[in-house]
Amino acid sequence: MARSNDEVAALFQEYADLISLTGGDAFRARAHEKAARSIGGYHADVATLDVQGLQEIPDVGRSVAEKIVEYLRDGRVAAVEELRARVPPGVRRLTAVPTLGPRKARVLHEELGISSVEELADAVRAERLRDLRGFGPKTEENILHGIELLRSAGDRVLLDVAADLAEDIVGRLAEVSGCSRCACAGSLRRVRETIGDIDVLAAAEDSAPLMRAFTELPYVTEVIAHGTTKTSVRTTEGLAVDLRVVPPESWGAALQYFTGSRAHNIRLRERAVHLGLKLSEYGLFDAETGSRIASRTEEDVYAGLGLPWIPPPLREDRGEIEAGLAGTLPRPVTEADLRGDLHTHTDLTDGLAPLQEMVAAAADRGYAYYAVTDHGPALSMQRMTDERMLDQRARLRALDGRYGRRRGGLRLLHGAELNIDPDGGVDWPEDFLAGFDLCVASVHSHFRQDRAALTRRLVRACEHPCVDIIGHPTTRLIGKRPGIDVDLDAVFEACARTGTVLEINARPERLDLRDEDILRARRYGVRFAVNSDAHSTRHLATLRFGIGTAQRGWLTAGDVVNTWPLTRLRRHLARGRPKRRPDSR
DNA sequence: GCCGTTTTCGGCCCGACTGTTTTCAGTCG
Repeated sequence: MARSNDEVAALFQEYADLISLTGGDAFRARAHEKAARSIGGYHADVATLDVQGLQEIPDVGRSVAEKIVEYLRDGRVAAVEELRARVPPGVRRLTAVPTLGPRKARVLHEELGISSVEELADAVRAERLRDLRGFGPKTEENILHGIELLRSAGDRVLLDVAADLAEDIVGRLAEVSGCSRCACAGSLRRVRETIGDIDVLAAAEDSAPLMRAFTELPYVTEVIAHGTTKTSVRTTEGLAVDLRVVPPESWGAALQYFTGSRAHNIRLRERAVHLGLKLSEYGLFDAETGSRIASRTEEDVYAGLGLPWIPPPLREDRGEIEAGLAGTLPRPVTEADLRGDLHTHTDLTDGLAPLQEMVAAAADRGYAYYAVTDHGPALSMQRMTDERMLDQRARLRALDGRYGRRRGGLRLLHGAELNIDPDGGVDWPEDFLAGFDLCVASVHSHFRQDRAALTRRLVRACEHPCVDIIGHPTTRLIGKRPGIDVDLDAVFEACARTGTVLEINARPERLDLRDEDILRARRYGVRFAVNSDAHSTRHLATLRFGIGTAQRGWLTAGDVVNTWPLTRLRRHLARGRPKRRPDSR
């Protein structure tokens, strides 16, 4: 379940929103927002800190520290409750509609009494927004479009939210007496990018103790269905969770069945029928005699169908069964294959942790190498200068090889995340860029250029001799912003031609490239990098979601450059680059 | 509400874009 830090961060983010929505001081709102972000990214658990220790967290002063203590002690904060009483929860939800911020939401609530997304949609259609100052026909259009985007995300949650909850549930249920196995199945096990409901599977002779423990979980708010083989609940976050309990001898068949996907299972059952067998969640049986052929492990079930075990992220009926039969199933890249992270930030730009903390955390993860890639000066929200970047490089060189248990220590690469401007140009002239070990280049604005312009823009970036990796290539934000309208095939072709690597950005709200695009890109012979884009030490671990996405794209370790040894990686980065000038560090 | 080689008050990232205005407010990154 969420750490105290995440809970507290969510609380202050809500408080900040409520301050804005009630017309409070904008700087006060911003201060709480900064505190929330800082707390969320802080390495130590706030529950272990006192008021003084809490104030060590950047952007946390006396007032916030005391509120944290109040929250951890009472489970509530009076100041937050006071504002909650004034703003219906639906009003806060309005700001989730893209292009609708706190000021407009406040006007809608105060002038028209709108307090939910549904009421907003009705009001727009009834043309009730027309008379409001600052609301024109284009605003109406944007709001309707935003609502549509919001709805297309549905009630699904991002992977990290679902994974945290599911792992907590599995951990607790595994402790229940009589439970022999427990694991999550469903789309979470297949690492789909969003999760609609969580499927948990357990094996036990007697299901009653598990079902009881499940309904008594602290964050369960509603029991939707309660039986001996299946129980469904809803959690405080509105997520539906199903628990199914099967006899231990059916474990493998049940895990296979409940992992899906539906399309994959249909294909398997068809194959079973073809072989004179019958496949269900209880096992693989002889269709005539009904005798059990396999059910204890997934491997047994697949073997009974003449197939190798298929990794869950591949189970989408996208050719995995044919590949399994032909013996050409790829061995997907795993987290253990990764030797480093090639896109990360520090507090030099918009990261939360100083260089040394990020490096130490990377070393703890056992990496062989690690790249620091803060933003260049083109992003106006940053304050980057040549001097600050070179100073960071000197500090990074001093830390090179000094961390980690590996021989030679953790090797550090100095990089930058460049901004791809509307014409496809990037920050800094070539001679300055040549001083970096690697450059990530990404689109951060002007998302609405037409397809031709966007395609030219990305292809030009690929062709730049110093651009090694295209960061979050489509810039989509799941449920918030669609990807840019770009001819990806042209980009893939350019990447393959120039050796430019495509990023699989592992942040749960991005997962960019996404699996379908990866499947296409790999046909062009493109290489990939699975990167965390970490802005705090805690983000480093999100790499697992990027790996899941890479697996869904059928990538092997060889396709992913940050599984390569450093010498091979360096050789690849050096291709086509201008020679460094002798004076560049 | 936080912070400090502008330090206990007076700033707070800031520029681009969009849409609604006719000089600016809101949103976003």
